[in-house]
Amino acid sequence: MSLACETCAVRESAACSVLDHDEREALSKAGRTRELTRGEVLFAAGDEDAACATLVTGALKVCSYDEDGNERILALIHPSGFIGEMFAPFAAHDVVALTKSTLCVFAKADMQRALDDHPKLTRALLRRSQEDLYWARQLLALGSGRSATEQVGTFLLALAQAASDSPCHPSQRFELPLTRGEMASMLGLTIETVSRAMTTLEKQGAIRRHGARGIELVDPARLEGSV
Amino acid sequence: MSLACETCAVRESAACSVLDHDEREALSKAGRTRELTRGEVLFAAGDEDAACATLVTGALKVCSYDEDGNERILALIHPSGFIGEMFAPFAAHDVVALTKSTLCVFAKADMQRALDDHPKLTRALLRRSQEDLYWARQLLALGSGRSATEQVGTFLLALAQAASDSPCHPSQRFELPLTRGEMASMLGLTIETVSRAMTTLEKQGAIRRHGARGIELVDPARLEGSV
DNA sequence: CGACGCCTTGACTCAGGTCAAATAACGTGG
DNA sequence: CCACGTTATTTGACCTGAGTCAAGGCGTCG
Repeated sequence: MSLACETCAVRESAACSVLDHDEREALSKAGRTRELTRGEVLFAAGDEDAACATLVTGALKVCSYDEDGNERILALIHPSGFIGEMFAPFAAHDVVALTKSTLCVFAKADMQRALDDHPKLTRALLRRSQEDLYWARQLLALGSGRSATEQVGTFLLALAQAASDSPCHPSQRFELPLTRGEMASMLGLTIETVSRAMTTLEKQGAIRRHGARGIELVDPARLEGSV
Repeated sequence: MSLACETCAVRESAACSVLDHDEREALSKAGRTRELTRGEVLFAAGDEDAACATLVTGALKVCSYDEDGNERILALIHPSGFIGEMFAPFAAHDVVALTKSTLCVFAKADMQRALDDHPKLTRALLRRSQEDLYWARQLLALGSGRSATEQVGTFLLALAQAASDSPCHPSQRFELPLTRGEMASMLGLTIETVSRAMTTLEKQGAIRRHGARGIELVDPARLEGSV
């Protein structure tokens, strides 16, 4: 199936947005769309010749598992994000859908060719990769020094940011794309600790909860520096 | 000062190794070498127009600080590693020398131009960036589930790997490039905990210590799965 | 020799993990 | 729409691993 770039939700923001119309048209012939439902695995760690993909709608998680099978989430992918190591012989981590998602998938070899043909594209991916690196390091820094409640607070703020379409304002009310367990495994905490942290934040008046997933930011400033 | 690419220690492995002789010669005109001693700051977080650099000899750390001024090390840079966000308006983190180091430094604008001129170079940096991302995520995964002793053990193994010149065998005996405090801040632990973990590992017969920094791997297998 | 910085060790504390149970949200089929 | 089973979330009680505080050892450099 060919791709409908014209109606693509991330036409303006994905890596391929740096291509002009004809180039993009050519690239789209090599790709195909794919839909995933929550929990479906896009790539599994160790896959040889895993493909590459741009996320169009939905959300993905990148995760690894320790020897007891406990999941650790290493990154979230939001729309217009790119996944796939073009240079490694096999995938390093699992990539799994958090919600119903739409992707634009390319075989590794086709992507390699596209990189050769379009330096602009390579450059765009380099930029994206450096941003991913930045976020991975932010997540690393988040773990340090702070109490569990602070970590959860900061993380909620980051999710609010991501949930918002406007670039720098967090959305004031949003639905968590993650279960408690997933939040816990991003922060290296337990489900219970995350749950308690949310209760604490609500008692402090920093947030209000609406059902299990709905979050309203009441006092965002307090999220950064609490307890 | 111009660069002596001919005698460069990382001539074969750094990003610029993908350039042919003339291209490299041209690039070297834009760069200059710089020497750092332990503790010297290469870039500080927030620097506008921070440059880019390839590490030739020595070792660097990438770090951030929490509001109490505690350092958190986010990454180590080894020879032939590349540092510098070409696309961000300012540096995200501090980069500091761990040991006497030699670098090959380029102004951001010159590097941008080089990327435009040499798609090969962009590609090489993309590859490197993806590797950095992989290592950042490995460090993230290391924190999860494991006891302090396991973390230190795994980390020592990684350092042994890095200290070795051969690609896949850890060096059997090496000197730690990091103080206890720096190890602690990479793992999100305290100095005391790291020290106790090393004592435990030695008691278990996994390692032997030679002075404060010398490490001999006695039973590497035990480092991965201990206590 | 003395001072300073780094490392180790011990005693004590506490944040967060573990175990267990109650409650709330959700989906499914009748 | 409701009853029910399933899964996610919250809460409580208790325990432990790692942090904190404090002291002492070891090297190194001036």
